[in-house]
Amino acid sequence: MSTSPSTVCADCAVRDAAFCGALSDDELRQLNAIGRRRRLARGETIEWAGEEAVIFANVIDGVIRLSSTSADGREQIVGLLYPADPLGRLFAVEVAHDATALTDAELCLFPRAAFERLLPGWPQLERQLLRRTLAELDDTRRWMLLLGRKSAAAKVAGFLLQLTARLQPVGGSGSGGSAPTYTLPLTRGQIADVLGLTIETVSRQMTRMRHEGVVALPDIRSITLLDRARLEALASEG
Amino acid sequence: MSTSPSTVCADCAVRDAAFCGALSDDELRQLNAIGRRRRLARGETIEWAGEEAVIFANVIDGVIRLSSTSADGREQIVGLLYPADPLGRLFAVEVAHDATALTDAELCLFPRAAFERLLPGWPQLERQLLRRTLAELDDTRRWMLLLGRKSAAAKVAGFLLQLTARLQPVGGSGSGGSAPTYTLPLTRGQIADVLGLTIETVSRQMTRMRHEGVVALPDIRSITLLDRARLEALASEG
DNA sequence: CGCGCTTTTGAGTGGCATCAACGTGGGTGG
DNA sequence: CCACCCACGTTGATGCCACTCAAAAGCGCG
Repeated sequence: MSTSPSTVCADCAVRDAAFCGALSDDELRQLNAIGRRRRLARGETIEWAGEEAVIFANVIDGVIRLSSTSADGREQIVGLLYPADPLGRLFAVEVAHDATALTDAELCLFPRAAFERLLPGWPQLERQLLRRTLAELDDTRRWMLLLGRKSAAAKVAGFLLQLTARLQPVGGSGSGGSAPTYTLPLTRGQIADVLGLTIETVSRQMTRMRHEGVVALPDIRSITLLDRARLEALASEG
Repeated sequence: MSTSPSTVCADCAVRDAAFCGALSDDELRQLNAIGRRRRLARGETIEWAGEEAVIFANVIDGVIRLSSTSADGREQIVGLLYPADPLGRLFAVEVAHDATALTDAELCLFPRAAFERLLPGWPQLERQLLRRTLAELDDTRRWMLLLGRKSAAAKVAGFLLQLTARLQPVGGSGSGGSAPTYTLPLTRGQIADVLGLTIETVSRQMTRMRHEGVVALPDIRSITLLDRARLEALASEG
């Protein structure tokens, strides 16, 4: 509350990776004047597809799901946002996808209009936004490669690899030499929505990988990668 | 050759839609000093995944395919570029995907390094690039929705709708009141690569749609949309 | 005309969806 | 504390759809 803006940003976990990383202290102060932190509870939705686009934000902590609901009511996930990813669509009048927190999350939130008014004077900021957007485009295309894979095993294995690449392993850095453990932010059903499979198929593939010693499932929302090489082999075949 | 740069741009078919649309005549002259037109024959590849990223370009005419070749040699298409779309990855050292012309094509080509050196002074240009990149991200996510669909019929129908939305109908504007005809830039096999299906399945779905009167296939590389409503229904079910 | 490439069509098989039943853990109210 | 519910996950049986293999037809080309 009474902390100065620059202090807030100095404490920010994604300070260097996010689009605001290139700004000076003075610029950060101006940006903070229009922004604020916001916590989201797991399951909370911050944007609905079709409504007016009023916000722009930085993900600081947690995982956000971007999804589309088709005419027949089925839900399809089109992207996941991790810490340091931008959330919201600049220059668009309408929100393209629902945005829902999969875990408890924290955002650095700006009114879109105010943010866009600020933009013209700050080429540094625009540059960083461009970089982040290009990176997100790459991510999205990598994800498309997953969906094109034919076997369910390859899809699930590939998904686990991509997810764990952006998640922090739990249990600290000391023990995790060769078998990192992650907390899955998605349920089996949500993984199924991502991959265009059914819950049952995802469940079967994961138990199969467990039986084969590729992964361990210490509890229902955790996964340990025991044999990354075999997982990569599974992901690239079929 | 002897035409002035601004004349070249004045003739450009994508002048208003592309990222260079916002530039002044003087700026265009500078941009043209480092750029040039380049024609591609159908099938020609201009960038290979993994090599150093040396170019940045604007698609002026034709359709460009972005694809990835997986370890086992199978090819997967991750995007199509149409006139006014940017080609090439700024700020990256390495090309992410193969880029191949599906039709005879024309590009407005820049050396990436020179283009990036120009960028800092031109916030207008950066702004436009950001807009185009955001639009491309939206396109890519829309495409992901296709791949998530479960039935082959829905995938093929959805693909045809997206493709024809960005293609110009052949045969002029006069006759095309209700049944526009398009030249397909992709073979059945390439459509199969896009959708994660097989050639046979794509072929079967298209003949089925022909029998049902949804489309006509006047020749092997053309398609006429006879009943767009039924096509949309096919695309959204399953 | 013969050759190669793409498309079409056919028959058989396997993988994933579907339907169904059961197990499990967390939350709620008695 | 226990009974109950509900969301989630697992496991099994069955059927359909898309892949696979195979062959033939259409088309461009030397």
